[in-house]
Amino acid sequence: MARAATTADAFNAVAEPRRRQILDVLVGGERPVNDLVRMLGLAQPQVSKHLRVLREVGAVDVREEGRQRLYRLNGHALKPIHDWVKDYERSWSERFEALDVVLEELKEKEAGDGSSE
Amino acid sequence: MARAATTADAFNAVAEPRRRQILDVLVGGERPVNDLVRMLGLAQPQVSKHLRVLREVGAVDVREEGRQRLYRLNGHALKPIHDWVKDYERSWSERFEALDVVLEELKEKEAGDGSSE
DNA sequence: TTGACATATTCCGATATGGGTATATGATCT
DNA sequence: AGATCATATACCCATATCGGAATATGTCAA
Repeated sequence: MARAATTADAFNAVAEPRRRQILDVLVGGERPVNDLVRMLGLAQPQVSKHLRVLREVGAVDVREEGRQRLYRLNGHALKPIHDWVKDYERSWSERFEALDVVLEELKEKEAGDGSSE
Repeated sequence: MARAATTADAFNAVAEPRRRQILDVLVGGERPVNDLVRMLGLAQPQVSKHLRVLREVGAVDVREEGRQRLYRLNGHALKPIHDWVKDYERSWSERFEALDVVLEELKEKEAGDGSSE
């Protein structure tokens, strides 16, 4: 087996920086492919290919309008990433560290004034 | 050029489900390699290889103790992922959608009772 | 119909992957 | 020293990648 396909899930799709850039642009609203080509400074075929990957994992939707295809963000596809990573926030957030300290103190207190001591 | 190395950054490292599983176990505390082997049902060499990737992106630290190596989570390496994805939360969270509605109403109100109207 | 424009697809080549298997390194025990 | 345990590394292979270049598809305009 090789590395999982980029289209396997949102995690793989979004591992590519250019695809994150594309999404970052689309947060600002619907865009035709050529806008993305100009804004990202990439060749048109590569943009189309990246968009295909994002489409396959459901991170973007398309709408045809004349000869253009308007791509639009579908952030819902990114929820699994957020759900996974948010549990690690306590590892770096001072707010959570402070909370941990409080919880620790509470636990010690409870153990200290317990019954048979 | 090919796909970016898995060790290129946390996004790539974490795109592999087994590596996320490893981190999920390490949230519970320091563990020797063999624990992970048993808990994940993977062959020992693959676990060592995944751990190497996680080490290279800084997501875990090691400590030697006798013949064992104790691996420990370093969630800080995952912060960039959280920082990136959290801005998309508004795309799916009802809480944020409600907030957007309120903000929109405020904006309209402001435009409505403005000065020269 | 011919041509210009917007986008997608195909083919190429170099590269890194992840699992499997075998082996190397290093610590502990007898 | 030799055996055993814990872990890391090396090697093989099938596969999917990303960018580049060329080309196909489809729409609109003259």
